[in-house]
Amino acid sequence: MTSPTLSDVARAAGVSYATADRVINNRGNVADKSIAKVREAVTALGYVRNVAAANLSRGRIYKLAFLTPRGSNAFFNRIRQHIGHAAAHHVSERVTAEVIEVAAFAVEELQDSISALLERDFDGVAIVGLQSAALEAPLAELRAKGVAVVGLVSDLPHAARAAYIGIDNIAAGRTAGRMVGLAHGGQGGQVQTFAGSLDARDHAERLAGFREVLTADFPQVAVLDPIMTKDDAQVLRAQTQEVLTQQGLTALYNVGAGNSGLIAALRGGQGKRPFCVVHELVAHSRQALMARQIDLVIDQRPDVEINRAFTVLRALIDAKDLPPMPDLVPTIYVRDNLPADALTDQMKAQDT
Amino acid sequence: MTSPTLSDVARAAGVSYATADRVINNRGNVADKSIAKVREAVTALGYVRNVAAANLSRGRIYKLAFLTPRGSNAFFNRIRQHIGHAAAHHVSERVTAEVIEVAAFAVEELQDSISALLERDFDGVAIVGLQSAALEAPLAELRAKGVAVVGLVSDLPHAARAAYIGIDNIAAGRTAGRMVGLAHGGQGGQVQTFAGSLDARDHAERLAGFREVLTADFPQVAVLDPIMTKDDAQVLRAQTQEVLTQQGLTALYNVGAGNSGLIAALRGGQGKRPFCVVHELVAHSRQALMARQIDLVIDQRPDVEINRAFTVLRALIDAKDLPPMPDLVPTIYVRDNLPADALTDQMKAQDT
DNA sequence: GCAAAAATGATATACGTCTATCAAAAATGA
DNA sequence: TCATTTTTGATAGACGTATATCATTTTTGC
Repeated sequence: MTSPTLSDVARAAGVSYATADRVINNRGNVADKSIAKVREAVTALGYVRNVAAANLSRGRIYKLAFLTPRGSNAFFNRIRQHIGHAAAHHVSERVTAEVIEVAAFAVEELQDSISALLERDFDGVAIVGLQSAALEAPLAELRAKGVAVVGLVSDLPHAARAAYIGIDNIAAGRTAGRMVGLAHGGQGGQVQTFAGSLDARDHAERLAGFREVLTADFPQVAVLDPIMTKDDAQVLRAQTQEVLTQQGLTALYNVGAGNSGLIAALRGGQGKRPFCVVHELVAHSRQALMARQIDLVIDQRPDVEINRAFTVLRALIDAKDLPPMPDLVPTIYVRDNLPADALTDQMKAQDT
Repeated sequence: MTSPTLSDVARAAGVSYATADRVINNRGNVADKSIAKVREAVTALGYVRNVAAANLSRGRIYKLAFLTPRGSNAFFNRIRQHIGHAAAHHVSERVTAEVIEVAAFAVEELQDSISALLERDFDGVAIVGLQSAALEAPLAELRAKGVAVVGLVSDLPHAARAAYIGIDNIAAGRTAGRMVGLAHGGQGGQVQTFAGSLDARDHAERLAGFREVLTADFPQVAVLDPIMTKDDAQVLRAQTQEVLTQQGLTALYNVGAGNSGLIAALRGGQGKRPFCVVHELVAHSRQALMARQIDLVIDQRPDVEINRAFTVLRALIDAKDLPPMPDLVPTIYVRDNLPADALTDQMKAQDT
């Protein structure tokens, strides 16, 4: 019942171990005939290389890097923390992960950080990216060196990365739109939207998806133009307070960050409040959900994404195919299906 | 930069390799003083056992078994298929998984199957279980033999398993209730519920959760007593058709299976239909969502659960702690956040 | 202080792969 | 045919751990 080794394959193929090895690790200088014989034996015996033994022999250590935005944003805190946790549990598989912080949304600094990666010999890099063409050159260099590159949470230029691990933001916006539409129960209404900046691609995409659904399927619900907040909680608070005085407002949707401000404003209000949808489950959005200050959180489950980043990077580095993993989709949280996530609970409610 | 080996630890502790080994693998016959010295050296050097080398040396193969209900139920088909996929991708880590099918909901046969496992030397077993005390004895025997046992999708008696990998069905019902409530947009209404059988613990729990939320938070929405369907699509179809003729019905909720019948009945109807919520995303519920025949699917993501079962079983077998994994929660699907899941698409819409 | 028991050290083999080396055999070219 | 190149075979050491054996040292109980 013990699985066949490369020696077994060699014997079955009628060649020496050395030749079988040459084929398996395509070292060249092998006759086509021998290659064929070995390949046949491999499939006949169902040989699978013992990765443990291989890595042991190679003394391989997977060096990974995660480039994430700096700053005290609750969402990115959550991300960095989870990377640390996950990394700690990967040491036993000889995987090391280093978190490198970069100023948020600063193309130039990100560019520099990517170039700096060239000096360190990482095997794989996950980058919370920006879709700026300026990143293409340094990323191409990195990949030319054989480094596996994936976009995480926020995508990179498509050609510059091997994979994107994150949700489809149009779908996220559509989902929010669907929920807001449903919550009107066939009645009319007005939704006030908020966004950090429409230069941020994900914000624009979410808003577009949101509009799409409401326009098409819930025409009786009007979508007001977004208020720009720079993801600043102060701004959100002030704007929300003002907006709440309006008549006929039935829903609020913030595609960006700064939710602590929005929540603070809602906490102040009395009477029936509009239906509220925000993004990303962090300590304060969770609390607000429990306290019935908001109704819905659309989350991208960054922890799942990070776990996946580890898996995908390893697969890319070893050039093997990916294990079956379900698609990443925007997750809808209400107060009844919240994860008992220790991490989220521990996090202090900092600015978002 | 290379990580310390056990020899390094031994040297640092001032003991022989053999003694260090005795401590690490607690083989006994070691003086407390030596144990302490080795432990110190371990933390001082940050020694982590190289699992690859260890497993290589042991020639360890993890033999896992999955006990799942037999039959052509779409949900369980999906489960079995995913187990196969996942297993194929685990061979390179020397993990084998065997699917053993058992008649659905038959305590006695399940009991026999568990006893039969005793003869085969599995390292770990995941069981789609039943909460019957009759299972306690055979499970206890199994665990006494050192086999790791987890409940999957549907729990086992608590004392009889090391972990339960599945969602909280009360939470699932609450989530459905919340969504139905929200969809009424403050207006009143009547929800017709359907269940396979209230003997099935998960059905009862979902229904209870559903009622809880509507009673507490949406008192203007009345919950009608469940129609029993035996999870039979034929029954569901007939009952749904009848129910649809009633005046004032604003929502339908099926906690169990047999959705293809419910969907068929809805397809026939015209005009405004009630708000419809069902469980488990399979080919036909997905199609119905896309075709706007239903509004919401609450899914437990069995594929995620299965991946987790592999991870948890391995951790249990090796007696190491679990990697950080986000909680399993009931997932809400609308037509806008569906996964592009090849598996689901491929599945033929069979009976559920 | 002596015998018995407990603890330790030294060491060898095995796991399956990678990598390298050197000699031998086969194929190729002129 | 002979020299050259290509292909093959044989083999050995290394990776870090598990496991076993046997001899030696230390501790324990009386």
